[in-house]
Amino acid sequence: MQHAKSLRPTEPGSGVRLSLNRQQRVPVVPDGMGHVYIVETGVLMVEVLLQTGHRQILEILYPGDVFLSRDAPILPSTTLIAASAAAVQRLRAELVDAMTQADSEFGRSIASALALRSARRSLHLTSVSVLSGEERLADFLVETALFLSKPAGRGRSFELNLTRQDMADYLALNPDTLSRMFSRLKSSGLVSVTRGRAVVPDWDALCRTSPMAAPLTELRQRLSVTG
Amino acid sequence: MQHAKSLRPTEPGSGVRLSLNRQQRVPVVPDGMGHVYIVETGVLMVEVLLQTGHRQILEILYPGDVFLSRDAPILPSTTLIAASAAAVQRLRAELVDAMTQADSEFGRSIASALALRSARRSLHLTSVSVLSGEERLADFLVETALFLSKPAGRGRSFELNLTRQDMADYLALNPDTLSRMFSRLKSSGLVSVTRGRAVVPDWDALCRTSPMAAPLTELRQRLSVTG
DNA sequence: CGTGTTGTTGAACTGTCTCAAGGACGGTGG
DNA sequence: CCACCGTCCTTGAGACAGTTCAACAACACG
Repeated sequence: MQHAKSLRPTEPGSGVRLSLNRQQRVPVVPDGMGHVYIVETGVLMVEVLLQTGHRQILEILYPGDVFLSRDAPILPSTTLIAASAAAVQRLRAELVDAMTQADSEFGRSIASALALRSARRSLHLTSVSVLSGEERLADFLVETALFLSKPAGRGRSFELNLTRQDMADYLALNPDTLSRMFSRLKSSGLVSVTRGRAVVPDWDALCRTSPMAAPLTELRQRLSVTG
Repeated sequence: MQHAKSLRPTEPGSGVRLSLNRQQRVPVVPDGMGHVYIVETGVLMVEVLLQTGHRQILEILYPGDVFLSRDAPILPSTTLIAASAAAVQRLRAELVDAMTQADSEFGRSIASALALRSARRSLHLTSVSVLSGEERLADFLVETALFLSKPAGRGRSFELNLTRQDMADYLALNPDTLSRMFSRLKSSGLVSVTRGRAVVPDWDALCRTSPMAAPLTELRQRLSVTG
């Protein structure tokens, strides 16, 4: 992806490139000024665990996304999990500052990526807070499709990298309920899922059931333009 | 508050100081690189409205908090609302960049405030997603108390600036349910509320009912130390 | 001291969760 | 290639938390 490429540091050896297998976990530990993670390929989840045993997927990161370990909640359990095979650049925050001094364009693209991610987090909170389960699922499908696929005629098709449990923990539902909603969505013909790949025959129809479709689309477009 | 003071720009006239009355609204409109809002006194809410008519309070801002208009969701309806009388410094983002160049300490305190706010947002999402209504309310009370009061003996007392509707829209509950939960909390003796002022006689007891109490406390301490 | 707004409470309803059983799939070893 | 296993997914029936609606109480303001 073009956007990810423009964020790649020019000097080799200035950071670490992490190649992650599916389900591989990277603990996010506070460490001085912290680290900057830049997603190059693949899909990551940001997980927190509560003392109560509850698990929450805070957000999903796509290629081009930038994650700061400093932003992580204080909970000691914040972890990045690769939902698919993924490549991530990890840089020390001081280094990113220095690179920004040298190349203001670089700093601007980092800031832009962070702003868009922040906006996406707000949309997700809103989706989870005020919408019904089915609407949240539709929002999730729209989000995933926007970041992982291109329009193909009237429809779209894309990988569903998350397990039911992951999606449930992201959407604040339980896996059983989520499964039921998937079944309803399938029987209504809006999506079909085979071997982890989702096919949406009529994109506009899906968007009509997703209250966040419009802002998510707008946001996705800004990412491509800005990056 | 000490932290807010250190964020105040040195040159006068370099930004606008907004003095807001209770319930006064400030639309957040995208505008070039955007604006930086620094809360000096009072409590603000960040509101979004959906086409569906739903309303969501995304987060609550306290003195010392920094808000970037760029981070706002793309929804055209993002608004800052003063929950109490408030004073807010508004600066153009370019200006903040320039000030950061001149005074790296200033930039660091902005970045620190943003990181802590981001962590708070994650905690709020988690609270709303996985916890019961009563736990969310306890979390909200702990958050408010931490930011608006100091320990007084074994307890704390602080202003509840938000209306029931505001709290409900923040906690993803409806006002009726929230009122019931307040009643239960009152009859259990954990809090008492008179004329918008909450009194918590036993702070530790409240914290025991709030799953987020520990991370919120940790976060609050970092704000005072860093600022 | 009305009048409008905001908060409280009850009773019925509904969406989501829980628990438990069964089914589909993917890998492994015979 | 098939039988086996574990894991993930699906589905039903019952329970429960939270919502809805409506009536009433408390409060703030002129």
